[in-house]
Amino acid sequence: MAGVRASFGVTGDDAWLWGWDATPAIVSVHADDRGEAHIWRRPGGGSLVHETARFRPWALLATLDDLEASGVPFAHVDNAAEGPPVGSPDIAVQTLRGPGALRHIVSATRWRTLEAAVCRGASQRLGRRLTRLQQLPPGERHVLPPDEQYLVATGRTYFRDLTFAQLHRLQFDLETTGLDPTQHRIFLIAVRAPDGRVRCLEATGDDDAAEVALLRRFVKVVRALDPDVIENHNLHGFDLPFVRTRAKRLGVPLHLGRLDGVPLLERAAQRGARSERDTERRVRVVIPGRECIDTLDAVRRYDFAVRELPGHGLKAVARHFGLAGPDRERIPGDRIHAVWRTDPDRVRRYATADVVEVEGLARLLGGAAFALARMAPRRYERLADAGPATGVIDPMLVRAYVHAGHALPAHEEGDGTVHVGAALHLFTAGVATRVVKADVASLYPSLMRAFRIGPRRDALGALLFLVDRLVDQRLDAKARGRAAPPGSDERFTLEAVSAAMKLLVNSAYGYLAAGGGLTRFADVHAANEVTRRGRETLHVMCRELAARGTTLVEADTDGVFFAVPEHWTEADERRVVAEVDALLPPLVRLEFDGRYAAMLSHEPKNYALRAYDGTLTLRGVAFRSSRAEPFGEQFLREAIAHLLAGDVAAVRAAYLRTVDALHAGAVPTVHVAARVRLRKSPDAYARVRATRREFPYEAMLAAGRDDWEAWQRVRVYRTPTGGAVIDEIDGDVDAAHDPRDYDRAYYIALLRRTFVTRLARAFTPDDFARVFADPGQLPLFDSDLASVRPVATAIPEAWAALQ
DNA sequence: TTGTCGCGGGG
DNA sequence: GTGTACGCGACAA
Repeated sequence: MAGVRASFGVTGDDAWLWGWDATPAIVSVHADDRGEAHIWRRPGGGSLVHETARFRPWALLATLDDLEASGVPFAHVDNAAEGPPVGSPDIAVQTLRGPGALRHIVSATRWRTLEAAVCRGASQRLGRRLTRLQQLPPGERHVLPPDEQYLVATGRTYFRDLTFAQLHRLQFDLETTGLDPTQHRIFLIAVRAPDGRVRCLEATGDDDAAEVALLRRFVKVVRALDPDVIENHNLHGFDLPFVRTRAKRLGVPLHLGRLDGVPLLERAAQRGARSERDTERRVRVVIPGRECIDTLDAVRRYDFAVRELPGHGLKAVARHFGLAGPDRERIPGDRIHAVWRTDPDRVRRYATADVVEVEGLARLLGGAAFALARMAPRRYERLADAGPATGVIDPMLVRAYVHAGHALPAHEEGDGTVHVGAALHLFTAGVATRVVKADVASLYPSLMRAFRIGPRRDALGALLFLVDRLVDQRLDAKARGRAAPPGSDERFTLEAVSAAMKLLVNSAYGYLAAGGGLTRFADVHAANEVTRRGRETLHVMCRELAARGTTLVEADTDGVFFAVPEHWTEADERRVVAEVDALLPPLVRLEFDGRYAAMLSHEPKNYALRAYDGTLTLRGVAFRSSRAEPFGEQFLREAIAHLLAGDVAAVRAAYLRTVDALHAGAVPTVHVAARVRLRKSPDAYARVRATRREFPYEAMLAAGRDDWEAWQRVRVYRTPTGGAVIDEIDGDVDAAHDPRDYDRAYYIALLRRTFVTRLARAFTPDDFARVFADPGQLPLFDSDLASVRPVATAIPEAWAALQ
């Protein structure tokens, strides 16, 4: 199944990583059941080239019994991609080497031919009528979508020799009268052209005719600009399904793609919108010839690793990354249409900001998917929303096996062995000073490489091979990226490649551990061996660090926090890390990751760090949570800063100040309010109100508001008589609205109950009671606090386990 | 109370 | 035409 074999730079085993066909600058692929592939290329970033090619649709089968039983003739060949010799039957079979169950590549001129033949035989064998190959038992077939059949068979990938900047990318954003395309209309579409120009297409009225005209213009504009990529935030969850439904209802043909006469198509996608036909199915819209990229996917993929975004909405993310200008127009979602009627310019500015920010966001976070598309045999848009293990590594392994002429194992359920994860130890709770963090970068892939732990059924050793190559090539890409001029295309590309490779390397273990037969080569025993070695490594790190005079605080998976003696210098700290590093297996490198003046260790994975320059870092749900009332978070930050600076009197002062401020109503209203999302409509809540009252809705009603929309986000807070509400615009509130009518006693109690308690580990029970005694209680003098010192408490079980 | 499901986003 | 996780709230049992 070699297809066009390499006669160019990419040869040999690198084919497993990069494919083997050097065709440059593919920007989109569309293939169909009839064996026709359309390839759009943009060589050198210049003008677009549209090529068509024939390919033989193919599938992997475990048995030829069905084909034989069907009576349909077929020929054995050496290469199913090339097909049978002249005069032979249309159906060709290439039999693969090795122990895997899926050992026959069956191909034909058209998909229907091979599907019909196999299904005829299989229907007899299984005693039920089969019409689709997918109806065969899962272990007996592997069927790819046509685009992927084409890419695997040819060894082609997207974007060879092309930079991200050379892609023609268009962003569009709908403004609608509401969220439901069966009830609401589109009245404006902002379009940002690949050259950066933005225009707003607008409906000239609020009837069908005006919307029809708008949709027609939109189609015309997109076709004229002819972008390779279409981007927006929640493109697949909102804009594309919305525009499709509107077009259907209004009878407007939506020929947005590059193939004349081919309308929008669908593909199954776990995170797609519900299909209109079958609400069980989730689908995403496909525009043949263009790649539809949703920046929400990129944001989720980013935050999955980093966990620092306040939310995943466009406005919040754009602000977080500094993509939003200071005068960014903001309008609450449910007011956009009303504003449009009175101040259309405002809506134009708003929509324009949206597409401009989406462009920036796509560039900022889209590099990894772009680079993945150069490696894996899938469409760019699919790689942008795929999970790295099942969505990227698995297809690469399938391509490697097929290319090597090796049979693939079928998916296999585990044998019931449970997967055991990483180690997590809390050695010390409370306040520690002179703290060092040391960790092993990429612990699991390093262990896989060091001890050659790979899937048992991976006869070719392809996964370990890929990890080895990815680690090497990533180091190379990183180094070259650093050498490239800042801001250059080359640097962007190399950094993107490096990011993509890191993603893959770190997913290799997840690939092994994926349960329930998720990945083809999943192997719980191998995964357990990786985590066992990981726990062992962590144990060695802890034991050896402790043996060198440090005090362990917390150890988690691949990293350790430990405190060092008073007189140690940074050089001493680095020395012990290096000493322990020398005891670890080859390829497993313990690195010095940071040093801190003090640490509050609350619970596993919940701690605060004070750097030597005073910078405070809070980690874990105990210290940061989107739902927490801001006054409480502010108090915690302040109190912990003083605590870690060793100033207990200031901790008490912060407490007293907060209590006083609440008592006097000096805390701004918005600082006591919690963010909530109203999911129930007023009617829906009215129906359940008798049986169960929920505070946010009660607050709305108490405020005399019974007209909210489901999904609306508001801030709510307690008043002495019930609740009250503050409106939110893209995560912000109107600062001028500040009635200070909150229930002061309630919030003082809340301060104690949920925030002060998070400092309990820092003191002995007596001292804790002293530091946080009620202001109105016994008079308390500074001298009472002078003797109070933050404490650290050893957790005996954790230390005992070290032996 | 406990377990399961679905959400996160878009106007 | 498969398949991310994590924490949380809603709902059913």
